[in-house]
Amino acid sequence: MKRYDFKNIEKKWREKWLADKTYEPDLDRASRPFYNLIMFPYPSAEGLHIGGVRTFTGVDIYGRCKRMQGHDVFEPIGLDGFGIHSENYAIKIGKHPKEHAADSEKNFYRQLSEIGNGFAWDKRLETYDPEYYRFTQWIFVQMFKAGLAYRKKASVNWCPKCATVLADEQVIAGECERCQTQVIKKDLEQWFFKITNYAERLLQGLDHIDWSEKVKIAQRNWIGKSEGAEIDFKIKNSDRVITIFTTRPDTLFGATYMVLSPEHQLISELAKQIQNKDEVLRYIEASRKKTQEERQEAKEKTGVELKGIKAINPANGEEIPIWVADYVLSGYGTGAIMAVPAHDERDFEFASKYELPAPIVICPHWPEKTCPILDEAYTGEGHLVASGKFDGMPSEEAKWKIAEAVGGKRKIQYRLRDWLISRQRYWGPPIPMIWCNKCAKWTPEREENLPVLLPDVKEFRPTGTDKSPLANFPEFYKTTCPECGGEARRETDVSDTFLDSAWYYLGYLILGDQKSNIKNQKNPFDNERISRWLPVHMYIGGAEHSVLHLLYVRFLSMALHDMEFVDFAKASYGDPISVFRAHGLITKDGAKMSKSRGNVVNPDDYFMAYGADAMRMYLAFMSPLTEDGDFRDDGIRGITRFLGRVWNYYNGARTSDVQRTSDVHDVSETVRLTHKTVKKVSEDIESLSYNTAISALMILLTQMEKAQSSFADVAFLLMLAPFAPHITEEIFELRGSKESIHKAPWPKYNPAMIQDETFELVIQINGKVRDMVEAPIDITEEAARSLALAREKVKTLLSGTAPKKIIFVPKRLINIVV
RNA sequence: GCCCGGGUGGUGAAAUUGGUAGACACGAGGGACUUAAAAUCCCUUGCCCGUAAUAGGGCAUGCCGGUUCGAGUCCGGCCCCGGGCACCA
Repeated sequence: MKRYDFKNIEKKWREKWLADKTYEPDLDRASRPFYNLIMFPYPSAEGLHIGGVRTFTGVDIYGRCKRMQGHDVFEPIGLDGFGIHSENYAIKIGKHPKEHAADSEKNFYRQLSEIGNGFAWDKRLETYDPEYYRFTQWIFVQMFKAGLAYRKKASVNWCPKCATVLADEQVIAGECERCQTQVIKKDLEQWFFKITNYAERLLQGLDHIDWSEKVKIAQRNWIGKSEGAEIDFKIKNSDRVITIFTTRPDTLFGATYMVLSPEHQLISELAKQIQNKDEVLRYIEASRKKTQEERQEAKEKTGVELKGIKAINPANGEEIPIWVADYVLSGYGTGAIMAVPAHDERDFEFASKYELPAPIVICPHWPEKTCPILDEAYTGEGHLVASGKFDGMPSEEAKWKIAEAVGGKRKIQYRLRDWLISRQRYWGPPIPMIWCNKCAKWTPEREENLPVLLPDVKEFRPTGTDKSPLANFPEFYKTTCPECGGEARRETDVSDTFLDSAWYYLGYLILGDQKSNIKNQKNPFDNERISRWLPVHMYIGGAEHSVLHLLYVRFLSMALHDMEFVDFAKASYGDPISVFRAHGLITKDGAKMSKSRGNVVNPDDYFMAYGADAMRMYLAFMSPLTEDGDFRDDGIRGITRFLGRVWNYYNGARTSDVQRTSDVHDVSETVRLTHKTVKKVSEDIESLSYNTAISALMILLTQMEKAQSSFADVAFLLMLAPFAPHITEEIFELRGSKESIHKAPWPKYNPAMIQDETFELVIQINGKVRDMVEAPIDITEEAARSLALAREKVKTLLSGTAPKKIIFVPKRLINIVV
């Protein structure tokens, strides 16, 4: 018996699938479309990460099963190779990003083909392809026209190492998402996308999509909705007011001072009246220089009182001081707060330090007891005290009553901020906007002129200034105004890489399509096709993108929807992805993979040594796809042994039945087990529990080796096909099939066949297992009782004691309580 | 600090959602085949007591309590590990 030659056989089938276009559905005619989407990788020269391989093959197992179940599965692949991550990598290895893209593209597509996925290769795309970013730019233009792209000067996140601004979502614990450098704040004029317009839709939509709960929670927290009121505080001897946002208007009587954020414009407006102006300006300057980390490290709050001006508490008419302090953020609410030390932890800390009064206005046990002396803020609910006519009112009720009484407006506030789109980098799509001095405004490049090509330049490295490297190339930025024809200047920043990936699932459907031509029509999206395939049926990817890609992709889809370019998702409020599952992460021998540990798994070595089928199965067998897994070289052996047994079984060398002649199993038992296995494997694949599906297949194979059954032979092979597509295809062909196994119908089970006739009745005494006996599946309680009590062992143990109680659980156990 | 996950043999992990804890594998030990090795196959394998015995018994799912005839699963308190958010008023 020749051993299974995976190298040649796997290669043979991959070539045949490609030639036969086995995995290329007809996008315009598919009758049961199933969009099986994988987060496309960004290519580094290191190649695919083993975690990526696990995800890709895991998604493919699901897709192959769906295909066999009769769906037209569309499983496209591409490369997210534009953007700062790829550019940084290119710089690191001393290559031009374009050159690096070409190299890594080749390497990635090789690896991606070797894993044996049923990719729709004809539809592959790369975000740095001008044909692709033509649309990225076109989308920017539409966003601008719809008022969703705008420029503003703001205090923004700046990464000194990457020399570019970053979106809030790309700042992780005060550090740059890409290079872990401390991010600082800079005041710059930048392009933003108005994602805040969609805060409520993004929040509501979460209730209508089937996504991993942890991603939904992360998005809810990020959007950060809170309900409260905006209340004006008058400034004494001034016609100006300070507007604050609070979620606790019920504590208004306890507001003993106010705080403005250092960036608050009122400070300069009131400058004349501030007696300690120099001190205030010094404080503002100092806090601006702090990095995020310094702001956090300096746990102790600081601030300076604006001497010479006072605000009036609208509830009780008292004059209260105004402070400036950097614990109040300019980007949230109105950038100003009323401070209620007794009922807010931060205000309490600040007030304690600067000896400001902290009167209690919410009492937790009114009226039974007096209010406690506080050694920390009380932030819970209670009844009002020291609040004039509101005394005794429950705080929840007083919220809106007090807000109303002082003319406050109900207000819903979101933590979410607008998406900063500009990047001062080279390797990205130039933002297609033109500034004309004469017209004194920004105008988008004409759509028929898109793409604005990224010029091929040698000096692509970040400049370290506020400008992109493209600002050094007059031949790039010098242009004419699309409106007046006069001299004008192009925007030299490029757009955020997350804009590239926010629409790629649409790209797979429209790119290279005759009808999708932005030169000739208003709407390049072929809605017939798009509506056929969207929303995406299954999307699997990393939870690390919860508030990055996964938020942006929803936002952009909603925006395109509202602009009436796409109409696929009326039912889902514009949400583009019906089902999302977050996969787990892979460790090696119990530790996180890292170069310094030297435990990085290079997929190429393993695919070479064991073949794609074995690797796919091992990665699937490790743990459920949605959970973390631990990669161990030892573990692969079990799978290669299993595949060897499969090969031998179908080639007439039933490995172990000779030795197991003592076991006499009849065919019907094998058939029954097969029906059960079909049910289990089908369900397990649906829930991405591939590990238990494979375990069931192993058990079935062992049974098949003991007793033959042609029914089991076929069903087993079909069920194994999604996991091990090559070997099953080869066996299928050897058995005389002309069609691909991957288009064969998924086996069905007969519910009548999975019903057992008997079961092991567990006999417990006081909850402890004491005996077991085979019993008919439908045994009555009466019968089970007498059966159990008649057992010798039970009699001995009871030794005449009468049972107090007997609990019978059908198909499971009987528990005798004494 | 807050919000999510998670903690089960030497290892990766199962457990029909309150009903036989450890399926399926890996590793280890023993055996068969072989001149030998590899490969393959068979047996054993949670811990402890105990037996001539694969008789019997006890303890075990991070820790401490509770509910229940019965708890890995539910409740309360605590300890670790991983991830996310972090002065959001």
